[in-house]
Amino acid sequence: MIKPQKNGAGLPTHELVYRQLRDMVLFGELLPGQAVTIQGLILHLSAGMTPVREALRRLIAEGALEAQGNRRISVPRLTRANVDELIFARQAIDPKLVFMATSNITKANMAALTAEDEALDRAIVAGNIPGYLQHNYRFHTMLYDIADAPILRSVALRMWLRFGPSLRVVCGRVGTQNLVDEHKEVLAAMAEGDAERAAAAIRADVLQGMEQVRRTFDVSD
Amino acid sequence: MIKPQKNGAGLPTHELVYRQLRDMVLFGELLPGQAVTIQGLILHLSAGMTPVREALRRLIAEGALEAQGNRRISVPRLTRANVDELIFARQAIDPKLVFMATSNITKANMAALTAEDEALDRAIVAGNIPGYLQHNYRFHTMLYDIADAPILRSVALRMWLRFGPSLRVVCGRVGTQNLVDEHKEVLAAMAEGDAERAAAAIRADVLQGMEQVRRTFDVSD
DNA sequence: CATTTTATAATTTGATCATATTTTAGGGGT
DNA sequence: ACCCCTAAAATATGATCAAATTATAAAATG
Repeated sequence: MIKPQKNGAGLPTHELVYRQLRDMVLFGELLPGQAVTIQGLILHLSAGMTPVREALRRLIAEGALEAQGNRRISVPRLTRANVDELIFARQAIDPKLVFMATSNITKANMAALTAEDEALDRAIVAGNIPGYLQHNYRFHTMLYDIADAPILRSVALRMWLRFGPSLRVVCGRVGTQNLVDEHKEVLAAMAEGDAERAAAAIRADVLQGMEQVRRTFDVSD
Repeated sequence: MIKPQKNGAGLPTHELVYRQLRDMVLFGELLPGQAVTIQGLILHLSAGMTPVREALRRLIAEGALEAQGNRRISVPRLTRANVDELIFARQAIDPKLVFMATSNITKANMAALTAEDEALDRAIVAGNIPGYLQHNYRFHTMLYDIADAPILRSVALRMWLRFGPSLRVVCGRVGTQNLVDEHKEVLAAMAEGDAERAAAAIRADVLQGMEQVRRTFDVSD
């Protein structure tokens, strides 16, 4: 007699495991270099073997985790060169997505974006690092969704999975007070329908955030 | 007594299954819209269920396959908007990779690139479509490898997985005779160490190839 | 004699398979 | 058209085999 599956939500187990692990990578519960074992996840998430394996293959393909070759899996450690690649890719993709999003903006999603940015501000003054990470992520991914460009969106999301753990480290060092964002300028430009200006503003925001990551590398290494 | 696995090569089964399926997507054995079933692959590749599932999750994460939601998996059908996204992404990424590759060029890999391009030419005059697809892919991926930028490389490879099946369709319609490439110009510029010119040449090549894909869409849809 | 190196055993972890359960699609029947 | 029923395909589990790391002991070197 084998126990049936039937998890709480209507989603398959491999999807649930994927989302939990992805959030752990994005919001800093897993640090760069940390090992991830299949057995550990089976115990910790009380899931079966196959769904855990599927979720891991997916996360490895997305760059959130790394197969070390000897059957071991870990959270990737970014090199200085990797950070440069991420800066280039985000500078190329993010402005395009915001440019496209400006054409599709509605009252409803403009209100949602504003609300998210205000929650972000509150997290900053409160020194709430997980809150900062989550609201910042949500703000950017909402822009990606509005752009309605699934391929470019998937590229941008992959980049977030790559620098997520390092961003957590950066915030831990510099604190939320020293983090600035150009989101107000992005929202103002989008409200006017000025796609060019919105794209330029998000480029500045991306560059500012990524340079912070790069700076942290220069001191540590 | 259960039979052990021990596949021929030293690679795990899920990796072998992944590579076979990836090549089927890239070189046109699977057409856009075609359904892919787990059971079918188990029979066709004589592999177990878990490795097949892992390979599929990976290919879905890479955009080579698509989960339709109702537990079905198929080869994605590109929309006109998707093609525009791919054109933008490749124009942004490929020239950067070639620019970087120019700094790392050696006699050995320059010779390998030239040999690959000559094999490509032979496939064109012979009207050998699978040969054209494979050598063209190899030429570009060699450039990615030389650039030594793993993140940008992974983004570029993902784009190939997206338009692979459609490229196969395009070649079937226009024939290899009408395909042009700017590879000679790329190689000449790289040999001189002129990274700027090499990047411009690859941009022209990418644009030319992608426009062909776009054009085919305009007649069919 | 202490320390490092090497070889071997034990334990942990990963990879694969066979089977049970659940869900979806498709085919009569009303 | 709608609804039940059947068949097939997908999902999830536990068991089993293989491989790798760690721990342990032996040997060699200084």
